[in-house]
Amino acid sequence: MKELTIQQKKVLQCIKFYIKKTGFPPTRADICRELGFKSPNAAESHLRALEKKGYITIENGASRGINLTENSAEKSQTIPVIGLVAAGSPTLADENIEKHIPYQESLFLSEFDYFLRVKGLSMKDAGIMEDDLVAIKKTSEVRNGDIVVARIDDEVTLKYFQSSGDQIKLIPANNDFEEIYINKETEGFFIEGKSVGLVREN
Amino acid sequence: MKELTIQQKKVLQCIKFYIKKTGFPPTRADICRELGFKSPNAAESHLRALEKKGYITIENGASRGINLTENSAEKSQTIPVIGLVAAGSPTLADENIEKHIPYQESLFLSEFDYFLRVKGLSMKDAGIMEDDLVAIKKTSEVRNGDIVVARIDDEVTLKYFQSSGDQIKLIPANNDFEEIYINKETEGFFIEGKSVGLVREN
DNA sequence: ATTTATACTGTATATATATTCAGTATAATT
DNA sequence: AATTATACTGAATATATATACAGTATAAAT
Repeated sequence: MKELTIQQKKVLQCIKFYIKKTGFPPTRADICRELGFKSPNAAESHLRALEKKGYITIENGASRGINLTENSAEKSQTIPVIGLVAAGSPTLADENIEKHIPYQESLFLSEFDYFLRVKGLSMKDAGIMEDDLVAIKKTSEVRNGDIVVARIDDEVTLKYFQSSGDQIKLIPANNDFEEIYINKETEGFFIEGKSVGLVREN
Repeated sequence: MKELTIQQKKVLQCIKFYIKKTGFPPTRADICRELGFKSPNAAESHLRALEKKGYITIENGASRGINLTENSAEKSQTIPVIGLVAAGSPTLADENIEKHIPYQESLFLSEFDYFLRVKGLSMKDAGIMEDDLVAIKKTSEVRNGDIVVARIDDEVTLKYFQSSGDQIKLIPANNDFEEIYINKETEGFFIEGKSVGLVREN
């Protein structure tokens, strides 16, 4: 699979987003509107580059005749799987995405945004094991007892959330690990989201 | 959800098929070609009927502006969820089926037949908690270390499998529970299947 | 009895859309 | 040094497409 340029990636993302939003692919004009191009030929030439590199096919003459190929997929809704790496936040940036897996609407009771691949056993007693996929909903609205994805500077961690007054405790579900205390002086602390489900492949 | 007429069903199927095949929705002319209509207005009026009944939305003025609504989305295969009850085997008999949930082809690496709703904490240390759904593949071919669904008379249990010579051990993943020993004299023993995955809804 | 829904044919047309052509400019490759 | 790829603007146009309008006919609902 040939590498894409930054602009080509943007166009591909734009197509995926448009399909997700509307159910059908964008026109050249739609792409221009979304990405700020002033000429339809800007979109056209990017599309032809994406076609040449095998990320899409284009049915000539057909309106909106763009078809995402298997490897660029996302035809049916898919959910990204993101590795829980110590350095680097679990954003949806391409370089952090391990793979995509098909998403089933009603698999969990709550909507979610991505799967987090668990590393380590800090939540063992909560039944969350190494390599499990935890379904994460991106939100900062969390309650005591929720299992949250917290970021402290560049470190990302999965822990129980417990706040009382000004202090927040991040509690592991494993006696071998220490609790983490957060207060208003702590810098670079951020709640990425919370766990709403779990999938284990074995 | 309002009932569809036979023709409307055909048109809806046609749209789904077209999207699956090409990646984008059909035009009025495409529908006519597929279904043998001679006037684009035939397709148009069916589309408006489908819109009115809530199966699709139509973006006015846009080419191929058809979007399947959630409830018209392809009913994917469903998998039964079976309660792990002490008395009664986890067969696929209707009375044992708790509910059906949508099945995703590649959710797990291996095929499976049903989800078993876990009761109790006998497999706690394997990260299998109360109310988890364990994906079970029906088979009697199991290996040492597999997590199996075993039946002893009317009792069904989820345990690690360990065989050596004539003897089989069913080992819990929780010190509060006892190992179960099976030998050739044991009657009513049967391996229902083995765990190939896990889903937790919370 | 009248309206509304279904189920089309057939024609017409405004406009939505793909696509080509003519440029400009920079960076990478051969 | 010449070619190719990237990254666009801007204008032009053939045609793909949605959609309205005029009919015909049957069945269902009010």
